Amino acid sequence: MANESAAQLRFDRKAEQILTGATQVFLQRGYERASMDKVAKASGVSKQTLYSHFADKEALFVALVDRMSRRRLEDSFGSQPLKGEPKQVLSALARATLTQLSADEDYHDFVRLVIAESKRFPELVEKFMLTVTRPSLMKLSEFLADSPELGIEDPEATAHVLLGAVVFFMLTQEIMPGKAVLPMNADRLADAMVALL
Amino acid sequence: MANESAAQLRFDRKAEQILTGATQVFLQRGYERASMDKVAKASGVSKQTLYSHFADKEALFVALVDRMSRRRLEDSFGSQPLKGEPKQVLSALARATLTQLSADEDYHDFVRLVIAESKRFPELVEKFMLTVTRPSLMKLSEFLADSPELGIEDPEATAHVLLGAVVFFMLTQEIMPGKAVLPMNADRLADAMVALL
DNA sequence: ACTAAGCTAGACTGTACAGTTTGCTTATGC
DNA sequence: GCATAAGCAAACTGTACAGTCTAGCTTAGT
Repeated sequence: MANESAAQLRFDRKAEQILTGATQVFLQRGYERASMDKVAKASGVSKQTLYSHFADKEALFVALVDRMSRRRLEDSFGSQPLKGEPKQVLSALARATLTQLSADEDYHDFVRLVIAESKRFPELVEKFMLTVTRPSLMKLSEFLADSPELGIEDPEATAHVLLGAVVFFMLTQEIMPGKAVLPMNADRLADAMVALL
Repeated sequence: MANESAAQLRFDRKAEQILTGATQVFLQRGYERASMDKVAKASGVSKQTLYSHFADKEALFVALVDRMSRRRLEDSFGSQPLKGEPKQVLSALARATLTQLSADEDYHDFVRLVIAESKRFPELVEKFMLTVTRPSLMKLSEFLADSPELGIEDPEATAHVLLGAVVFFMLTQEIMPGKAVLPMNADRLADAMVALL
């Protein structure tokens, strides 16, 4: 038992090492242009080992997106519940989220990749949405529902509007990226969002 | 001169024919998986002709995105200026836009493609944003600015919020597509948007 | 020390593809 | 009707890549 779990540990570490290297390559180059040779090199592992841990390129990709989604969940929104004066809280949340998302280049690449391959790997989109998008939406929606002084009739739809604004910002400014062409400022956006409430 | 322009016309029609076929293939399969053989077949044209009209795959792709963006501009928002009771107008506009965008599968594929290749072809993103996104944003922003009864302090940022909500809806429901996982209804979204104003 | 499992580098196979070339067939303009 | 340009199908070249295979090395448990 003890040796089995030690071996398992070594195995898992290798898998982790591969995923780390693979993530670099896939985020940088996209699915089609990421070659298994490059992945092997980037993770410091032989091709043989690569294939002994992941059946093929697709399986590696699926595992990779899975891992990234779970990581993202941990980061997003922090885990402490929201409380305080609603507009204050939402303003702070908007600002924090916008700043954090804007800075995280890996995340831009990741979202771009998930969108790009969404048609070929619909099950990945599902995982991503359930793991990353849904919790944010739920948390926001619950907070809006619990803040009757905002007088919001449909908290769920309103959460879509607010999160939509944030995602659109990230999409146009960083992911696509059109900063140069359609500049917008995170603080102005946050103010406009809060002003609407 | 007359013969020159006749020849030019034939040439342009061929180019158009190629672009039509190429669009099908690229939208369906994405850039990397679209092969020039498939494009030739889909447009009913020999490979030779293909290459006599477009220097290489990249040039074809650029021309294709250019064409699609210009087309999209014509459709988007109609061209008549917005007028009437602001909330009424915005509600109708939101509904119309959401319905129209939701139905247009080619457009979803197109947006997915532009996002997917945005890192490799940043100049395309610029063209897309200037041709498609910017006019919508401007029109909306101007209307908000001209509707003082809404009491909007920063019309431009607010336009980002509203368009963001629409784009996020299209992204999550159709482009990615997470309808199954995060269902939202266009009318509810439109109501929530208008309720915020 | 010995052995078994996992590892390594690198060669190899088959396929897909961008772009080119060849040799032949149409249209068009005069 | 004839010359010119455009078009066609199909074969070809070179490259990149997924996935496999070989032969030798490292290391952990005994």
